[in-house]
Amino acid sequence: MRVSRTQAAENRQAVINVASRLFRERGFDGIGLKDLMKGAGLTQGAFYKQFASKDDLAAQASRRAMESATHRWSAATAANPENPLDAVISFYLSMDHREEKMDGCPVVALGSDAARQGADVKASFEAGIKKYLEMLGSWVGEADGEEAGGKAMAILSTMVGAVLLSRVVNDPGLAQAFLDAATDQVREAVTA
Amino acid sequence: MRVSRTQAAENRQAVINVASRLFRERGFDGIGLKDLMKGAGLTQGAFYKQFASKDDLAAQASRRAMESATHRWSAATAANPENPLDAVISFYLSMDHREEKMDGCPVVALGSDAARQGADVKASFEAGIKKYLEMLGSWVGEADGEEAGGKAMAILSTMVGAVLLSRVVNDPGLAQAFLDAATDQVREAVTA
DNA sequence: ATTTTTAGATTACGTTCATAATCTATACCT
DNA sequence: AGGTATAGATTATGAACGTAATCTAAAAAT
Repeated sequence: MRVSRTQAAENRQAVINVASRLFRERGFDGIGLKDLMKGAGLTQGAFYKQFASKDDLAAQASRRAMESATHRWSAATAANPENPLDAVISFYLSMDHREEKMDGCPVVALGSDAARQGADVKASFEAGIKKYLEMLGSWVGEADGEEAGGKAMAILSTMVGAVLLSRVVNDPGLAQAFLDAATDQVREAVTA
Repeated sequence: MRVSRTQAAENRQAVINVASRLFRERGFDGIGLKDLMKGAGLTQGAFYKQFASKDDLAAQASRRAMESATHRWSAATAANPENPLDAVISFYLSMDHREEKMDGCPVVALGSDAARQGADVKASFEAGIKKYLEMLGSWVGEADGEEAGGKAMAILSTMVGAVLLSRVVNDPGLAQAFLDAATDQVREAVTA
């Protein structure tokens, strides 16, 4: 049955939100359209009225996931404006974040998958990554421009790599050690 | 038709080798057993005579992939024993490595996927990662034990994260910038 | 008020998936 | 030499996949 324009728009957003979480939890290939739509309270038949293809949804869900991630960074820094970098790394480089695949950083949860996707998915990631870099760059050192940009990229690389590695190993102690080592390294890099 | 014991063993190794490359290129869920076996010159019917399940192969292929990666690190350092760390980062943090998904570092190519896999796959990765850390630890600073361990973990995190980020973005210039920034950061970290 | 449009449900398509039973030829064992 | 075990090919299974046509009821346009 038909549904109002605004209801349809809400449903569309619900699908994107659900997909942004389920893709992170199971991978782009790890969940089908049927379960994706069911997660939003709809059937798979409604899918192609809203999206051109699964790849199309993947690109939109990736964008949404990155937006929610950068929003989380903003929220953390708003709660501790004195030291925004510390606010971010204290949750990003934590065991909680390691466990929290569905709501955690999309680059960690889907980076390897995204590298195999098309340009649209990568563009979604790229936009979010640039936002990460903007924020990091504004907190790092006094130098603007290229220097701050490089430092920000190095710090982001360390953070992403540490959480990824912490998730790939079984040993929780080793996982914690990766997060701790990255925390130290980031703190040193910012004062250098 | 039956085949000699040694031939069967060779076939088994061929399947693992092919899988270690195709999984990296397409992801664990991105390639089916039929194509996997065809890559080794066999049919899918032969699969369950050699492996218990796809997960079983994933664990063995992951181990093989990590072995081939650590072997590559060894080869690079053997070619430049004066500065083994430089030898490694000059290929690891390169655009060539960014492009070379099938033969590149399994942590980058499959890390997000591996985080969703069972304990066996993770154990394969963990073993390879420990080998990485051993090598890095032996090259880093003079301090042994905990300090070198932490430095090695931070460096590995930066390297893995940088290549992952370089693959996720479309812009080759940004990709290169991530690799360059990580190179600088690693060089600084090792002298600190 | 009538007509037209359309979001979502139902159903269907053809393919691919992981897993498995059966068959066959030959390597291995006695 | 004769019998048995088995690697791989062939074929089958039932489910899940992405995509799409059809149907239906209600929203939007006239």
